[in-house]
Amino acid sequence: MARPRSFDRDHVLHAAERQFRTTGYNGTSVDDLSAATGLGRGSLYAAFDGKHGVLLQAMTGYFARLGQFAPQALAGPDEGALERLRRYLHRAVNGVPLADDVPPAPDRAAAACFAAKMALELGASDPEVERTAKACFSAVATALAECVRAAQRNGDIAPDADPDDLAYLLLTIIRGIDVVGAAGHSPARLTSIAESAFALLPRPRHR
Amino acid sequence: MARPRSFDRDHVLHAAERQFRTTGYNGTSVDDLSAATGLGRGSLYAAFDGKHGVLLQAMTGYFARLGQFAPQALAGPDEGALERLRRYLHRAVNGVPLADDVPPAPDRAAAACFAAKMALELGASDPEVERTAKACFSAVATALAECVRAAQRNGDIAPDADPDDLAYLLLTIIRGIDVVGAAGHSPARLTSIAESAFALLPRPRHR
DNA sequence: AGAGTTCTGTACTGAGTTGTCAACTACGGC
DNA sequence: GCCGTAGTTGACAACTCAGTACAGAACTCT
Repeated sequence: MARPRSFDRDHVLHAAERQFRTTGYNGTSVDDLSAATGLGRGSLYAAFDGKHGVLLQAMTGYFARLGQFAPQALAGPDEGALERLRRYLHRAVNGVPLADDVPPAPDRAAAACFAAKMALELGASDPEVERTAKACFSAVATALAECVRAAQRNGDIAPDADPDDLAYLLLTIIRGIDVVGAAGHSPARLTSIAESAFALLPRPRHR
Repeated sequence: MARPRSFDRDHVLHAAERQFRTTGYNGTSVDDLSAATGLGRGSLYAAFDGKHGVLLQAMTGYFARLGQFAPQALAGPDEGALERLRRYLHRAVNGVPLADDVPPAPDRAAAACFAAKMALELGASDPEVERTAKACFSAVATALAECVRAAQRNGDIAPDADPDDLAYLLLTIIRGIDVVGAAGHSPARLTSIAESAFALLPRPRHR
């Protein structure tokens, strides 16, 4: 018995995420957010509790998407596990897309992982941001570890390698590619890094 | 025949760097800089051309320190090259120190590489920052590659590995450790990542 | 010791920022 | 068709910020 919302919550959070990823948190004003989302100032405060609220909810949405995407991209039959790891590594070269159907931003610094950007910018001064970012990373690491185990079952990765350690190393490399890319290194260089990382995965002895 | 400066330029730039690394560029006001450096507003503008000038010169100083430190930490006799690589990897766990004699900031997000933080925050919107960050990374990669070559000469790394590719991979891992650390993962986790990375270096066949 | 030049710090300005508020609008039940 | 509820809007006030200008202080060379 009241007026319904005239905007789509997820659509607004996507637009906000894109803005935050492009100009950073402190580099984004509420007016910028308002322009990016099409919502008025008041609505932003009423629905999301202002700039900081928008950030937290956008990050939560990002976490939810990641928690769905990573396992989906990495799960599957044991035979394809190694190839899925390779593809996931190479996916980092082009950055983390905003949504499944939206290509990553053209400029590389804005294409970096949302959680990583915010963690590095707001870091210790914002425990909630830090916690969400950590959760994002853990989710990806878990999915990677599962895929490593699958590859081990298929005999593509050395059985004595610790899947969790390897997963965190892969996560680190992926996030590192983001950073090196943001500093302006060429896609060719990033591809070469991803390829080197893949080549170094511990294979079973001989064949 | 005029009044000399009453401050030490490098000291001021160090203080500014610490401030930028702690609160980010857009999160730092000129007043913050003034308080951190002890300089008045006027002096900051006269000597460094304002906030942006301070940033660029602080980054240049960082680059100079890195260009000196990395080769120094990685150069040496061929026998110790592999161990030097191991140490350099593990150094990333505690973050990048502000100066040789100053320990890294206690909070992990502020301990991350200055160039990486600024590149990710200002990224594409500031070509000069991007260029300096890229230069920092290239300098480290070059030093790493030299050390890899030394390790190869000593038979500790597979001779068919491309030293440049390996160097960039190591750089990526080091920067990735920064990011994973900034998200709040424990030093133990970071150490484990560094150890895994080292263990995966391509060794010569057999022994 | 004096004069000139450079450094230093504070006060000021205009632009931009955040968070709030009151009026307005639209929709669903009665 | 009216009314209450909740969403929306634009404007407003307080504040912060970057950058400038000016006046005073300090030092060196003569």
